[in-house]
Amino acid sequence: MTNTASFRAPRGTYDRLPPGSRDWQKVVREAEDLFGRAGYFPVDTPAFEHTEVFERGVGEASEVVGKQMYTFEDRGGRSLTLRPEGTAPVVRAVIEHGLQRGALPVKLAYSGFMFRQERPQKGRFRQFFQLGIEAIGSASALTDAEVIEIGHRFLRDAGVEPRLLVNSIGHSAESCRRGYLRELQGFLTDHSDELATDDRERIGSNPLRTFDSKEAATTSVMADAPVVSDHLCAECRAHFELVQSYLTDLSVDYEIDTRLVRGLDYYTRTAFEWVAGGLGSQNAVGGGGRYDGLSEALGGPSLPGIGFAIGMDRVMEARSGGPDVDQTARVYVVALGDDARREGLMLVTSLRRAGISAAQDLSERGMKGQMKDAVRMGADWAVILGEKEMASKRATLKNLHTQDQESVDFGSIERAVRS
RNA sequence: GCGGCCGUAGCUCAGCAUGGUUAGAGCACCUGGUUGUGGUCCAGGAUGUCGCCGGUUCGAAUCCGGUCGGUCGCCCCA
Repeated sequence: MTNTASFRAPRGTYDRLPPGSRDWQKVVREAEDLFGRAGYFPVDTPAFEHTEVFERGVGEASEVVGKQMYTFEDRGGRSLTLRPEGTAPVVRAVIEHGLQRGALPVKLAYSGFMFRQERPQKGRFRQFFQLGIEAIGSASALTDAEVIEIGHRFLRDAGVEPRLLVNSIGHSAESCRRGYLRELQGFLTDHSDELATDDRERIGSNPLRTFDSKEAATTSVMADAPVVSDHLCAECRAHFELVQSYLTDLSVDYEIDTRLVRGLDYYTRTAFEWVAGGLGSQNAVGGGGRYDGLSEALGGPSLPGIGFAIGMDRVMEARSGGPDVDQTARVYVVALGDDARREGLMLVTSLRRAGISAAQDLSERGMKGQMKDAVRMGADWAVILGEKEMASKRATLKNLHTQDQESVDFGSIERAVRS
C-alpha cells in the first residue's frame, strides 16, 4: 500500500512476487540441473570484490568499468565494488584456491545478482540476475562448442527462441588482433571526420566498439571497414572453423556476425551472443566468449577459458507464453467450526508430512468462501469437515473435477487422495 | 548520464484542454440470496494522503515549478 509506506524499491531494482516468482524458481532449477548434468559444479563468489579485480579483469577501457560500477570504500579504506559481472570473480576464485591444479578444465556454474549503475529500462536493471558457466583450463574448440550448446539448450528449454550470433575476434598478437586493430585505427583515423563524435573518441581506446554504433554516420563508414575475421592468424582461423563445424555437428543453428564484438576487454577468439525478440532495444539475452588472457591479467597462471552469462530477467521477459498457473494445493480442507478447524490443522499437516500438498482456510470464512478458495488453489480434492463429519468421524471427500462425493473415515483420506 | 511520453483503488483505466458539492468504472476481493458445497447469475460491501514537495487560487486530481519513479529511444549490455 502506498498510503502508509512511502518507501519504494530503489531505482532499477525490483521485487519478485507471486505468481511469477514460482516460474522464475522453476527456470533456475532447470538450469542448475542442465549445468549439473554437463559436469559444471556450482560455485558462489561474494557479491562484491576488490575493485581491482574488475579494473584489471574486465578492463578499464570498458564501459562497465568506466562508468557503471557501484564502487565504495569500506571502513578500512578498501575500495570495493559490487560485482558487475561474474566471470572475473570466478576466475579470481579459481586462482586463489588453486583449482587449476586439479583436473582441467575446471567447470563451474554460478548464478546471482550483478550490479551496474545504468539508466534502467525494460529488461535492464541496476540489480539483475545472471546465470553462467565457465570452463577454465581448456583451449580446445570442443570446449567452445560444449559451452555454447549448453547455453543454447537452456534458452530453448526455457521457451526462448534465440538467434545465436558467433564471431572470432582473434588473440592479442601482432599477427592477429593487434595488427588488425592498428589497421582498423588507421581506417578510422582516415575517416574520423565522417564519424559521430562519440565514436571518434573511441578510436584510440576501444576501436572495436565502433562496429556496435547505431549512429547513422558511423554505420555507413563501418560498412567498408576492415573486419577482424579477415585478419585472424592461422591458429585462430582454424580454431574458429572447428567451433563452427562442431556446432553444425550438434545441430545448433548459428549465424556468423563479423561485426559482433563484446563489451568486456578480456575476450579472445570466440565471441557469441544470443538475441531474442520482445525485449525492445535490450535484445541480448545472453553472451559470452573465450578469455584466454584473463587469468594472467588477474595475476594467475596462463589459463585459457570460455563461458557465458545469461540474463534471467530478459529470459523471463522473452519466453513464450504467460506465467504457468500452478496448483497451490492438491487437497483443500473445508472446515466448519472450531473443532473441525482443529481437526483440519492436523489433517493438513499430516498430508504435508506425507508429501501431499494441502491447505486449509486460515481466514475463518464460510463454506462458500472456502470452496472458492479451494478452486482458486487448483485443488483436486476438497475434504469437508462439518458438524456431521465431526460427529461421525467420517469426512466428506469431494472430487472437484467430477463433483463426486464419498464418505471416508479420517484415517483413510491420505490413501483416497493418492489415486 | 542525455532526450520524448507517462504516474488516479490490488490490476486496467475514465475524469484533467473550459479548476468548484461526499473522485468514478470494469476486473479482482469480502458478505448475502443458497441455516453445509466452487467456477454462472443477482444484491450489497470494503479499498484511494489522485507518486511526492512546493507555488498560483476563495477553492487544485485538474494550472505552474521541482522532485521521485516507470516507459521508449540514445549510450552500453544480460
